[in-house]
Amino acid sequence: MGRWEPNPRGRLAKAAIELFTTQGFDQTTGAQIAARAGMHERSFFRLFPDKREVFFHALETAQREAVAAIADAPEGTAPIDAAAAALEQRCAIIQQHPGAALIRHGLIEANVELRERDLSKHAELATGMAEALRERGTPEPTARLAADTAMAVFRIAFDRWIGDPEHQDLPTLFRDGLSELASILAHRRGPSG
Amino acid sequence: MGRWEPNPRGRLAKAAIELFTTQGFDQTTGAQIAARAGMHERSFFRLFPDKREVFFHALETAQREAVAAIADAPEGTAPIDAAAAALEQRCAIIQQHPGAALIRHGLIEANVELRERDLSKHAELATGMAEALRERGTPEPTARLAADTAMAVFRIAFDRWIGDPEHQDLPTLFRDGLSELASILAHRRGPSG
DNA sequence: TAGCTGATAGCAGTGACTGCTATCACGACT
DNA sequence: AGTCGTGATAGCAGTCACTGCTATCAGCTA
Repeated sequence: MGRWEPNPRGRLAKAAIELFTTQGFDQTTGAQIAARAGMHERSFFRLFPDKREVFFHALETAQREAVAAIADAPEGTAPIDAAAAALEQRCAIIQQHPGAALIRHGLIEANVELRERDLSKHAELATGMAEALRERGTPEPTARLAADTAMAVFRIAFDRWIGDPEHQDLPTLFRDGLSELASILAHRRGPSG
Repeated sequence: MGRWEPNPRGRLAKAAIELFTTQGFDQTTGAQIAARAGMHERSFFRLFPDKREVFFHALETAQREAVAAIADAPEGTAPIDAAAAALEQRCAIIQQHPGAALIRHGLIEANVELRERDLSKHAELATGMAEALRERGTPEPTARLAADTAMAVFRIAFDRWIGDPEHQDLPTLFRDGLSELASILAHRRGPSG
């Protein structure tokens, strides 16, 4: 039963999120997820390397979009602007589903393993963005500095936004964060001291 | 045997690093680490929450030192300068033992679990630094922006340094990274576009 | 000597994850 | 229609990280 039905990874991800949301991450076993999607535990672990990964299934396309946004940025765009534009676009998408973001965030906050994997995913995204910048001709360490910084500002903006998603604008928080950071760095003691 | 001997966590950490270095992280079991330190597997998992954590035992003091450095910074120091000084001090300490840094880095690179925990530890350090800045009166989001940015620049500087530790100066790489980032942000399109 | 306290040993269990093998669905070929 | 190759799935058995529980021990105190 359930054999050869389409989109097995998507079905598993859907089943997993449902179970995580209702029972919690720890209380959900790989076998339960597989059973809910109509397949065997062994198949689950073949399609996803581990139980954490299925939680971040939707991020796969997001990562591709961000990298594509950088690759498609107009020629001559400054690295930091290309990276910022990619994440600002992501801000807008996230803001369209505040409820989903809240559930996701709640699960991540409640579980250390998910929090670690979340960090890892963001690091991966930053690495991908840096790579995309490098392919546009941005040299190191500029590429990584721009990508990692944009990512850090994004994380901070998101954490503030998720505290009150209905009354704040995520893209604005992100832009303001970048401006604030520019000001912070402009007023440092400087390389001479 | 081995019961009541002093510094059980330190002994376990020493045994663990030795085994990780010779056999690899995956090939080393909790029972092996405990046995080498002269105790029972159960005691190992009471003293360390998991197998990854023992690898980062030495970082505990480093974290305290960085936070203390921020707290002890001269009054009136800009947040980014306080954070940068704390990490620059850490750069100098790391550079004193390039061999140890190389071994550590090799193990982290070779193992996904360790890489994730490493990210987590750095995030923890950034959080601690932001907290220390806040206690000095730095408001949000400035505190987190300064701490996370300094941390990101530190990571990039470290990754470059570890590629050739004998012919590069880590504190210099870190300072140059900060300058470069300031320049990158100064030349962005700006908040108006 | 007896009793208290905190740390350790030891057992038994859960669940994530893996290697191996048998089996199945589907298309290609005859 | 029958056969065969291919890739995906089921199912079993095993390892190991990690946990709860209980018995036991070292050292201190009365």
